[in-house]
Amino acid sequence: MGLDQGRRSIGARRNPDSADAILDAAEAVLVEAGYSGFSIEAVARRARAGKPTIYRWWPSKAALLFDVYQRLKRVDHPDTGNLEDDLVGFLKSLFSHWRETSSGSIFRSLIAEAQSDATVAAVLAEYTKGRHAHTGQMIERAKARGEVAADVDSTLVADLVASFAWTHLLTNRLDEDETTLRKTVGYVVKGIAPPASSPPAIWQRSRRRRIVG
Amino acid sequence: MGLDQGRRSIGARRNPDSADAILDAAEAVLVEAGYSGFSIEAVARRARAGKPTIYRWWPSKAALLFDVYQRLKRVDHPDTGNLEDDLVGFLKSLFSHWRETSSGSIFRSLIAEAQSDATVAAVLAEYTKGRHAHTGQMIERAKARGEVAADVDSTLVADLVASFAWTHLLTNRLDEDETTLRKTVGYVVKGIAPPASSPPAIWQRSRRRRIVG
DNA sequence: TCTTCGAAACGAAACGGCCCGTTTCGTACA
DNA sequence: TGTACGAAACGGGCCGTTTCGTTTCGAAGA
Repeated sequence: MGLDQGRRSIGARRNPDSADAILDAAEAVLVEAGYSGFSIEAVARRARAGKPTIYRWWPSKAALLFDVYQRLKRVDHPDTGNLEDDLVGFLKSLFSHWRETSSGSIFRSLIAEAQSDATVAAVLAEYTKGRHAHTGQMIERAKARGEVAADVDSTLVADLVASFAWTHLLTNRLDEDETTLRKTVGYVVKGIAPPASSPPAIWQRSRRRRIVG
Repeated sequence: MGLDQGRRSIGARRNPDSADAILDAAEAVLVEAGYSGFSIEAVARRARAGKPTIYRWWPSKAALLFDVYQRLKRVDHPDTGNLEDDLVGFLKSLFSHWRETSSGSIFRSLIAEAQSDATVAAVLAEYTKGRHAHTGQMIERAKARGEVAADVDSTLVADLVASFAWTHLLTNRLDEDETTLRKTVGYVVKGIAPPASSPPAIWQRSRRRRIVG
Protein backbone atom coordinates (compact mmCIF):
# COMPACT_ATOMS: atom_id res chain seq x y z
CA MET A 1 0.00 0.00 0.00
CA GLY A 2 1.21 3.46 -0.71
CA LEU A 3 0.11 7.03 -0.97
CA ASP A 4 -0.42 6.98 -4.73
CA GLN A 5 -3.98 5.75 -4.58
CA GLY A 6 -5.32 8.65 -6.57
CA ARG A 7 -3.15 8.23 -9.62
CA ARG A 8 -4.74 7.45 -12.92
CA SER A 9 -3.70 4.08 -14.18
CA ILE A 10 -5.79 3.43 -17.29
CA GLY A 11 -4.33 4.92 -20.43
CA ALA A 12 -1.99 7.10 -18.43
CA ARG A 13 1.32 7.89 -19.99
CA ARG A 14 3.41 9.58 -17.43
CA ASN A 15 6.17 11.78 -18.74
CA PRO A 16 9.36 10.51 -17.06
CA ASP A 17 11.24 13.76 -17.65
CA SER A 18 8.51 15.75 -16.02
CA ALA A 19 8.19 13.36 -13.10
CA ASP A 20 11.91 13.39 -12.47
CA ALA A 21 12.04 17.16 -12.68
CA ILE A 22 9.26 17.38 -10.13
CA LEU A 23 10.93 14.96 -7.74
CA ASP A 24 14.25 16.75 -8.17
CA ALA A 25 12.59 20.09 -7.52
CA ALA A 26 10.75 18.74 -4.49
CA GLU A 27 13.98 17.51 -2.96
CA ALA A 28 15.73 20.81 -3.69
CA VAL A 29 12.91 22.91 -2.29
CA LEU A 30 12.77 20.81 0.84
CA VAL A 31 16.50 21.09 1.45
CA GLU A 32 16.74 24.79 0.67
CA ALA A 33 13.51 26.14 2.12
CA GLY A 34 12.86 23.53 4.77
CA TYR A 35 9.61 21.87 5.63
CA SER A 36 7.81 25.15 6.24
CA GLY A 37 8.74 26.40 2.78
CA PHE A 38 7.76 23.17 1.08
CA SER A 39 4.60 23.79 -0.93
CA ILE A 40 3.21 22.35 -4.13
CA GLU A 41 3.37 25.78 -5.69
CA ALA A 42 7.03 26.16 -4.77
CA VAL A 43 7.82 22.75 -6.25
CA ALA A 44 5.90 23.58 -9.42
CA ARG A 45 7.72 26.89 -9.81
CA ARG A 46 11.08 25.24 -9.27
CA ALA A 47 10.34 22.42 -11.69
CA ARG A 48 8.76 24.80 -14.25
CA ALA A 49 5.78 22.52 -14.09
CA GLY A 50 2.10 23.17 -13.72
CA LYS A 51 0.37 22.41 -10.45
CA PRO A 52 -2.17 20.16 -12.18
CA THR A 53 0.68 18.00 -13.42
CA ILE A 54 1.78 17.42 -9.85
CA TYR A 55 -1.72 16.80 -8.65
CA ARG A 56 -2.29 14.40 -11.50
CA TRP A 57 0.39 12.04 -10.24
CA TRP A 58 0.59 12.72 -6.52
CA PRO A 59 -2.67 13.08 -4.62
CA SER A 60 -1.11 14.97 -1.73
CA LYS A 61 1.97 16.74 -0.57
CA ALA A 62 2.80 13.76 1.59
CA ALA A 63 2.69 11.34 -1.33
CA LEU A 64 5.22 13.49 -3.12
CA LEU A 65 7.37 13.60 -0.01
CA PHE A 66 7.22 9.85 0.30
CA ASP A 67 8.26 9.32 -3.32
CA VAL A 68 11.18 11.67 -2.83
CA TYR A 69 12.22 9.75 0.25
CA GLN A 70 12.00 6.39 -1.44
CA ARG A 71 14.26 7.54 -4.29
CA LEU A 72 17.06 7.92 -1.78
CA LYS A 73 19.53 5.23 -0.79
CA ARG A 74 18.64 3.35 2.35
CA VAL A 75 21.01 2.58 5.17
CA ASP A 76 21.82 -1.09 5.38
CA HIS A 77 22.47 -3.06 8.52
CA PRO A 78 26.03 -4.20 9.20
CA ASP A 79 26.89 -7.77 10.12
CA THR A 80 30.15 -7.82 12.02
CA GLY A 81 29.43 -10.90 14.09
CA ASN A 82 28.94 -8.80 17.22
CA LEU A 83 25.62 -7.21 18.13
CA GLU A 84 26.96 -4.10 19.80
CA ASP A 85 29.17 -3.32 16.86
CA ASP A 86 26.27 -3.96 14.51
CA LEU A 87 23.98 -1.60 16.39
CA VAL A 88 26.60 1.12 16.80
CA GLY A 89 27.52 0.85 13.15
CA PHE A 90 23.89 1.02 12.16
CA LEU A 91 23.27 4.13 14.23
CA LYS A 92 26.47 5.75 13.03
CA SER A 93 25.68 5.27 9.37
CA LEU A 94 22.03 6.19 9.87
CA PHE A 95 22.93 9.43 11.63
CA SER A 96 25.52 10.42 9.05
CA HIS A 97 23.15 9.47 6.25
CA TRP A 98 20.47 11.69 7.77
CA ARG A 99 22.98 14.46 8.39
CA GLU A 100 24.81 14.48 5.09
CA THR A 101 22.07 13.81 2.59
CA SER A 102 18.60 15.23 2.25
CA SER A 103 17.18 12.08 3.83
CA GLY A 104 17.10 13.63 7.27
CA SER A 105 15.09 16.68 6.24
CA ILE A 106 12.73 14.57 4.23
CA PHE A 107 12.13 11.97 6.92
CA ARG A 108 11.60 14.69 9.52
CA SER A 109 9.04 16.28 7.23
CA LEU A 110 7.30 12.96 6.74
CA ILE A 111 7.02 12.45 10.49
CA ALA A 112 5.74 15.99 10.93
CA GLU A 113 3.25 15.55 8.11
CA ALA A 114 2.02 12.32 9.69
CA GLN A 115 0.95 14.33 12.74
CA SER A 116 -1.73 16.10 10.70
CA ASP A 117 -2.55 13.51 8.06
CA ALA A 118 -3.81 10.07 9.07
CA THR A 119 -3.01 8.59 5.66
CA VAL A 120 0.63 9.55 6.00
CA ALA A 121 0.63 8.16 9.50
CA ALA A 122 -0.62 4.80 8.23
CA VAL A 123 1.93 4.61 5.43
CA LEU A 124 4.71 5.69 7.74
CA ALA A 125 3.67 3.07 10.28
CA GLU A 126 3.81 0.35 7.67
CA TYR A 127 7.16 1.58 6.41
CA THR A 128 8.74 1.70 9.85
CA LYS A 129 7.31 -1.70 10.66
CA GLY A 130 9.26 -3.09 7.75
CA ARG A 131 12.40 -1.22 8.77
CA HIS A 132 12.09 -2.53 12.33
CA ALA A 133 11.84 -6.03 10.96
CA HIS A 134 15.11 -5.47 9.12
CA THR A 135 16.78 -4.06 12.20
CA GLY A 136 15.36 -6.92 14.21
CA GLN A 137 17.27 -9.35 12.02
CA MET A 138 20.47 -8.01 13.55
CA ILE A 139 19.13 -9.02 16.93
CA GLU A 140 17.95 -12.35 15.58
CA ARG A 141 21.40 -13.09 14.20
CA ALA A 142 22.87 -12.27 17.59
CA LYS A 143 20.29 -14.53 19.17
CA ALA A 144 21.45 -17.37 16.91
CA ARG A 145 25.01 -16.70 18.04
CA GLY A 146 23.92 -16.86 21.67
CA GLU A 147 24.58 -13.20 22.37
CA VAL A 148 20.91 -12.50 23.04
CA ALA A 149 18.45 -14.38 25.22
CA ALA A 150 16.01 -16.53 23.28
CA ASP A 151 12.91 -14.92 24.70
CA VAL A 152 13.87 -11.38 23.72
CA ASP A 153 11.40 -9.62 21.41
CA SER A 154 13.73 -8.48 18.65
CA THR A 155 11.14 -6.17 17.13
CA LEU A 156 10.74 -4.41 20.44
CA VAL A 157 14.48 -3.97 20.75
CA ALA A 158 14.58 -2.61 17.21
CA ASP A 159 11.77 -0.24 18.19
CA LEU A 160 13.77 0.96 21.17
CA VAL A 161 16.89 1.61 19.13
CA ALA A 162 14.96 3.26 16.30
CA SER A 163 13.12 5.44 18.80
CA PHE A 164 16.44 6.78 19.96
CA ALA A 165 17.33 7.60 16.37
CA TRP A 166 13.97 9.21 15.65
CA THR A 167 14.02 11.60 18.57
CA HIS A 168 17.59 12.57 17.87
CA LEU A 169 16.59 13.34 14.30
CA LEU A 170 13.56 15.34 15.44
CA THR A 171 15.53 17.33 18.00
CA ASN A 172 18.60 18.15 15.90
CA ARG A 173 20.90 15.82 17.76
CA LEU A 174 22.40 13.79 14.93
CA ASP A 175 25.93 14.81 15.88
CA GLU A 176 26.36 12.43 18.81
CA ASP A 177 29.89 11.07 18.97
CA GLU A 178 30.59 7.36 18.75
CA THR A 179 31.18 7.12 22.49
CA THR A 180 27.63 8.22 23.21
CA LEU A 181 26.21 5.83 20.66
CA ARG A 182 28.29 3.02 22.08
CA LYS A 183 27.14 3.79 25.61
CA THR A 184 23.52 3.88 24.51
CA VAL A 185 23.79 0.59 22.67
CA GLY A 186 25.62 -0.88 25.64
CA TYR A 187 22.74 0.02 27.93
CA VAL A 188 20.35 -1.91 25.73
CA VAL A 189 22.59 -4.91 25.16
CA LYS A 190 24.25 -5.26 28.55
CA GLY A 191 21.82 -3.26 30.67
CA ILE A 192 22.65 -0.63 33.21
CA ALA A 193 22.84 -2.87 36.27
CA PRO A 194 26.26 -3.10 37.89
CA PRO A 195 28.49 -6.01 36.91
CA ALA A 196 27.53 -9.05 38.94
CA SER A 197 30.95 -9.27 40.59
CA SER A 198 31.83 -6.47 43.00
CA PRO A 199 28.91 -7.12 45.35
CA PRO A 200 27.90 -10.80 45.59
CA ALA A 201 26.31 -11.53 42.27
CA ILE A 202 23.45 -13.68 43.55
CA TRP A 203 22.35 -10.97 45.91
CA GLN A 204 22.17 -8.44 43.18
CA ARG A 205 20.22 -10.60 40.85
CA SER A 206 17.83 -12.11 43.36
CA ARG A 207 17.23 -8.74 44.95
CA ARG A 208 16.28 -7.22 41.62
CA ARG A 209 14.06 -10.13 40.70
CA ARG A 210 12.37 -10.23 44.06
CA ILE A 211 11.23 -6.63 43.93
CA VAL A 212 10.24 -6.74 40.31
CA GLY A 213 7.93 -9.70 40.71
CA MET B 1 13.56 31.43 28.25
CA GLY B 2 10.20 31.00 26.67
CA LEU B 3 8.24 31.74 23.59
CA ASP B 4 6.57 34.88 24.93
CA GLN B 5 9.35 37.21 23.89
CA GLY B 6 7.07 39.42 21.86
CA ARG B 7 4.56 40.24 24.56
CA ARG B 8 4.15 43.81 25.62
CA SER B 9 5.09 44.32 29.22
CA ILE B 10 5.00 48.07 29.80
CA GLY B 11 1.60 49.42 30.63
CA ALA B 12 -0.07 46.19 29.61
CA ARG B 13 -3.16 45.14 31.48
CA ARG B 14 -3.99 41.71 30.31
CA ASN B 15 -7.57 40.68 30.68
CA PRO B 16 -7.49 37.37 32.58
CA ASP B 17 -10.95 36.35 31.40
CA SER B 18 -9.98 36.88 27.80
CA ALA B 19 -6.66 35.07 28.18
CA ASP B 20 -8.30 32.08 29.83
CA ALA B 21 -11.00 31.96 27.20
CA ILE B 22 -8.35 31.94 24.51
CA LEU B 23 -6.35 29.17 26.18
CA ASP B 24 -9.52 27.15 26.73
CA ALA B 25 -10.52 27.63 23.11
CA ALA B 26 -7.06 26.71 21.89
CA GLU B 27 -7.15 23.47 23.82
CA ALA B 28 -10.64 22.66 22.58
CA VAL B 29 -9.83 23.41 18.96
CA LEU B 30 -6.70 21.31 19.13
CA VAL B 31 -8.53 18.34 20.58
CA GLU B 32 -11.54 18.57 18.27
CA ALA B 33 -9.97 19.60 15.00
CA GLY B 34 -6.50 18.21 15.49
CA TYR B 35 -3.21 19.83 14.67
CA SER B 36 -4.14 20.44 11.05
CA GLY B 37 -7.27 22.32 12.07
CA PHE B 38 -5.49 24.37 14.68
CA SER B 39 -5.27 27.95 13.43
CA ILE B 40 -5.27 31.33 15.13
CA GLU B 41 -8.48 32.19 13.32
CA ALA B 42 -10.18 29.04 14.54
CA VAL B 43 -9.11 29.76 18.12
CA ALA B 44 -10.32 33.34 17.84
CA ARG B 45 -13.68 32.23 16.47
CA ARG B 46 -14.09 29.66 19.20
CA ALA B 47 -13.10 32.11 21.95
CA ARG B 48 -15.21 34.91 20.45
CA ALA B 49 -12.04 36.91 20.52
CA GLY B 50 -10.33 39.07 17.95
CA LYS B 51 -7.18 37.89 16.28
CA PRO B 52 -5.27 41.00 17.36
CA THR B 53 -5.98 40.12 20.97
CA ILE B 54 -4.27 36.77 20.48
CA TYR B 55 -1.36 38.26 18.62
CA ARG B 56 -1.01 40.89 21.32
CA TRP B 57 -0.19 38.28 23.94
CA TRP B 58 1.25 35.37 21.97
CA PRO B 59 3.75 36.11 19.23
CA SER B 60 3.17 32.85 17.40
CA LYS B 61 0.98 29.83 17.17
CA ALA B 62 3.68 27.82 18.90
CA ALA B 63 3.80 30.17 21.89
CA LEU B 64 0.09 29.67 22.35
CA LEU B 65 0.50 25.92 22.06
CA PHE B 66 3.25 25.96 24.64
CA ASP B 67 1.16 27.97 27.10
CA VAL B 68 -1.70 25.53 26.66
CA TYR B 69 0.64 22.64 27.33
CA GLN B 70 2.11 24.19 30.44
CA ARG B 71 -1.34 24.72 31.96
CA LEU B 72 -1.73 20.96 32.07
CA LYS B 73 -0.73 18.72 34.93
CA ARG B 74 2.61 17.06 34.54
CA VAL B 75 3.31 13.39 35.15
CA ASP B 76 5.47 12.85 38.20
CA HIS B 77 8.06 10.14 38.65
CA PRO B 78 7.25 7.32 41.06
CA ASP B 79 9.66 6.19 43.76
CA THR B 80 8.95 2.59 44.67
CA GLY B 81 12.48 1.66 45.68
CA ASN B 82 12.93 -0.41 42.54
CA LEU B 83 14.11 1.08 39.25
CA GLU B 84 12.18 -1.18 36.92
CA ASP B 85 8.96 -0.52 38.76
CA ASP B 86 9.71 3.20 38.72
CA LEU B 87 10.32 3.25 34.99
CA VAL B 88 7.33 1.07 34.16
CA GLY B 89 5.12 3.19 36.40
CA PHE B 90 6.43 6.34 34.81
CA LEU B 91 5.76 5.09 31.29
CA LYS B 92 2.34 3.78 32.27
CA SER B 93 1.17 7.06 33.76
CA LEU B 94 2.78 9.09 30.98
CA PHE B 95 1.05 7.04 28.30
CA SER B 96 -2.34 7.19 30.00
CA HIS B 97 -1.90 10.89 30.66
CA TRP B 98 -1.16 11.46 26.99
CA ARG B 99 -4.02 9.20 25.97
CA GLU B 100 -6.73 10.43 28.30
CA THR B 101 -6.10 14.15 28.45
CA SER B 102 -5.39 16.65 25.71
CA SER B 103 -1.70 16.57 26.65
CA GLY B 104 -0.92 14.00 24.00
CA SER B 105 -2.42 15.98 21.13
CA ILE B 106 -0.79 19.15 22.33
CA PHE B 107 2.65 17.66 22.80
CA ARG B 108 2.46 15.98 19.40
CA SER B 109 1.59 19.32 17.87
CA LEU B 110 4.49 20.99 19.64
CA ILE B 111 6.91 18.42 18.27
CA ALA B 112 5.45 18.80 14.80
CA GLU B 113 5.61 22.57 15.02
CA ALA B 114 9.24 22.35 16.12
CA GLN B 115 10.06 20.73 12.79
CA SER B 116 9.25 23.95 10.93
CA ASP B 117 10.03 26.58 13.57
CA ALA B 118 13.52 26.81 15.03
CA THR B 119 12.31 28.86 17.99
CA VAL B 120 9.93 26.14 19.04
CA ALA B 121 12.68 23.59 18.56
CA ALA B 122 14.92 25.51 20.95
CA VAL B 123 12.25 25.90 23.62
CA LEU B 124 11.24 22.26 23.27
CA ALA B 125 14.87 21.19 23.58
CA GLU B 126 15.24 23.14 26.80
CA TYR B 127 12.00 21.77 28.15
CA THR B 128 12.86 18.15 27.42
CA LYS B 129 16.32 18.66 28.86
CA GLY B 130 14.70 19.58 32.15
CA ARG B 131 12.33 16.64 31.96
CA HIS B 132 15.19 14.26 31.25
CA ALA B 133 16.97 15.60 34.31
CA HIS B 134 13.89 14.75 36.36
CA THR B 135 13.65 11.28 34.88
CA GLY B 136 17.36 10.85 35.40
CA GLN B 137 16.83 11.30 39.12
CA MET B 138 15.02 7.96 39.14
CA ILE B 139 18.17 6.39 37.76
CA GLU B 140 20.34 8.32 40.20
CA ARG B 141 18.27 7.05 43.12
CA ALA B 142 18.69 3.52 41.82
CA LYS B 143 22.40 4.16 41.48
CA ALA B 144 22.52 5.16 45.15
CA ARG B 145 20.76 1.90 46.00
CA GLY B 146 23.32 -0.06 43.99
CA GLU B 147 20.87 -1.14 41.32
CA VAL B 148 22.70 0.78 38.63
CA ALA B 149 26.40 0.90 37.83
CA ALA B 150 28.12 4.06 39.01
CA ASP B 151 29.46 5.02 35.60
CA VAL B 152 26.05 4.96 33.89
CA ASP B 153 25.01 8.25 32.30
CA SER B 154 21.57 8.70 33.82
CA THR B 155 20.61 11.48 31.41
CA LEU B 156 21.37 9.22 28.50
CA VAL B 157 19.22 6.46 29.98
CA ALA B 158 16.43 8.97 30.51
CA ASP B 159 16.85 10.04 26.91
CA LEU B 160 16.53 6.44 25.78
CA VAL B 161 13.37 5.83 27.77
CA ALA B 162 11.83 9.15 26.76
CA SER B 163 12.64 8.44 23.12
CA PHE B 164 10.58 5.29 23.34
CA ALA B 165 7.70 7.34 24.73
CA TRP B 166 8.03 10.07 22.10
CA THR B 167 7.92 7.76 19.11
CA HIS B 168 4.99 5.85 20.53
CA LEU B 169 3.19 9.15 20.96
CA LEU B 170 4.05 10.24 17.43
CA THR B 171 2.99 6.93 15.88
CA ASN B 172 -0.27 6.42 17.76
CA ARG B 173 1.01 3.59 19.89
CA LEU B 174 0.11 4.77 23.36
CA ASP B 175 -1.94 1.66 24.04
CA GLU B 176 0.90 -0.70 24.78
CA ASP B 177 0.04 -3.12 27.55
CA GLU B 178 2.02 -3.29 30.76
CA THR B 179 3.81 -6.45 29.65
CA THR B 180 5.33 -4.65 26.69
CA LEU B 181 6.37 -1.71 28.81
CA ARG B 182 7.88 -4.06 31.37
CA LYS B 183 9.80 -5.93 28.70
CA THR B 184 11.10 -2.70 27.22
CA VAL B 185 12.21 -1.39 30.60
CA GLY B 186 13.75 -4.74 31.36
CA TYR B 187 15.87 -4.57 28.22
CA VAL B 188 17.29 -1.24 29.35
CA VAL B 189 17.82 -2.21 32.95
CA LYS B 190 18.91 -5.81 32.61
CA GLY B 191 19.98 -5.81 28.98
CA ILE B 192 19.10 -8.39 26.38
CA ALA B 193 22.11 -10.66 26.82
CA PRO B 194 21.27 -14.18 28.05
CA PRO B 195 21.62 -14.93 31.77
CA ALA B 196 25.23 -15.79 32.47
CA SER B 197 24.39 -19.36 33.53
CA SER B 198 23.06 -21.72 30.86
CA PRO B 199 26.11 -21.60 28.56
CA PRO B 200 29.44 -21.10 30.36
CA ALA B 201 29.21 -17.53 31.51
CA ILE B 202 32.83 -16.64 31.02
CA TRP B 203 32.78 -17.75 27.44
CA GLN B 204 29.79 -15.63 26.64
CA ARG B 205 31.18 -12.52 28.26
CA SER B 206 34.76 -12.81 27.04
CA ARG B 207 33.62 -13.59 23.53
CA ARG B 208 31.48 -10.47 23.45
CA ARG B 209 34.17 -8.31 24.94
CA ARG B 210 36.85 -9.59 22.61
CA ILE B 211 34.97 -8.63 19.49
CA VAL B 212 33.80 -5.31 20.86
CA GLY B 213 37.22 -4.12 21.81
C1' DT C 1 7.96 4.17 -44.77
C1' DC C 2 5.59 8.28 -44.36
C1' DT C 3 1.51 10.89 -43.06
C1' DT C 4 -2.49 11.72 -40.46
C1' DC C 5 -5.17 12.07 -36.41
C1' DG C 6 -6.93 11.71 -31.88
C1' DA C 7 -6.00 10.85 -27.13
C1' DA C 8 -3.62 12.33 -23.29
C1' DA C 9 -0.20 14.87 -20.72
C1' DC C 10 1.57 19.27 -20.58
C1' DG C 11 2.41 24.62 -18.91
C1' DA C 12 0.06 28.62 -17.82
C1' DA C 13 -3.43 31.17 -15.79
C1' DA C 14 -7.25 31.94 -13.03
C1' DC C 15 -10.86 30.46 -9.79
C1' DG C 16 -12.93 30.47 -4.68
C1' DG C 17 -11.50 29.39 -0.26
C1' DC C 18 -8.73 29.41 3.99
C1' DC C 19 -5.35 31.28 6.86
C1' DC C 20 -1.61 34.34 7.69
C1' DG C 21 -0.08 38.70 10.32
C1' DT C 22 -1.37 43.57 10.36
C1' DT C 23 -4.15 47.75 10.38
C1' DT C 24 -8.18 50.40 11.19
C1' DC C 25 -12.21 51.14 13.26
C1' DG C 26 -15.80 51.93 17.09
C1' DT C 27 -16.76 50.31 21.92
C1' DA C 28 -16.33 49.31 26.89
C1' DC C 29 -14.10 49.76 30.99
C1' DA C 30 -10.96 51.61 34.54
C1' DT D 1 -8.52 59.66 29.10
C1' DG D 2 -5.85 55.34 28.90
C1' DT D 3 -5.94 50.96 27.20
C1' DA D 4 -7.62 46.59 26.03
C1' DC D 5 -11.21 44.83 23.49
C1' DG D 6 -14.39 42.94 19.28
C1' DA D 7 -15.14 43.18 14.70
C1' DA D 8 -13.93 43.89 10.08
C1' DA D 9 -11.00 44.43 6.35
C1' DC D 10 -6.42 44.60 4.25
C1' DG D 11 -2.59 42.30 1.01
C1' DG D 12 -0.32 38.12 0.60
C1' DG D 13 0.43 33.03 0.19
C1' DC D 14 -0.96 28.46 -0.54
C1' DC D 15 -4.62 25.26 -1.19
C1' DG D 16 -6.94 22.10 -4.66
C1' DT D 17 -9.57 22.62 -8.92
C1' DT D 18 -10.97 24.16 -13.50
C1' DT D 19 -10.23 25.95 -18.04
C1' DC D 20 -7.45 27.13 -21.72
C1' DG D 21 -4.37 26.27 -25.78
C1' DT D 22 -0.23 23.50 -26.90
C1' DT D 23 2.74 19.54 -27.48
C1' DT D 24 3.82 14.81 -27.55
C1' DC D 25 3.11 10.17 -28.81
C1' DG D 26 1.14 5.90 -30.56
C1' DA D 27 -1.81 3.70 -33.67
C1' DA D 28 -4.25 3.67 -38.16
C1' DG D 29 -3.99 4.27 -42.93
C1' DA D 30 -1.75 5.25 -47.47
